[in-house]
Amino acid sequence: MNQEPDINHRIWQVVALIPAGKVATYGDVARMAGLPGAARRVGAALRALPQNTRIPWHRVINAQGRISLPEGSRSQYTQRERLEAEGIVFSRSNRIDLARFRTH
DNA sequence: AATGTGACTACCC
DNA sequence: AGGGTAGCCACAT
Repeated sequence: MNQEPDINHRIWQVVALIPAGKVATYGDVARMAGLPGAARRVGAALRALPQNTRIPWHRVINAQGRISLPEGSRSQYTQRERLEAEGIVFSRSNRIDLARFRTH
């Protein structure tokens, strides 16, 4: 087989499949993209997205149900706002109940 | 080829 | 529950 086209594109394509009001973990996305174990690579792919992208990058969170962006950063605030706008609830400790909101 | 890096994870206290 | 740590993968230098 040839080399994979562009891994970023494959990852973005998977992220685009996450429905509004649901979330997926980095590990979930990696597995769905055919890259099991490459959760960190998913973060790199999202980081490479342009600001004006339509890809719903905000629906990707870590395995602890938390936002992985730096605390207090603008992007972290944006991600939380978008998730809450879709009906996702954050616990008192800033965590999302994966059993309830994770795509399955 | 070797080393460093990170929007990550699973484990183990 | 929360913090530390060793793997992890693909890339960049």
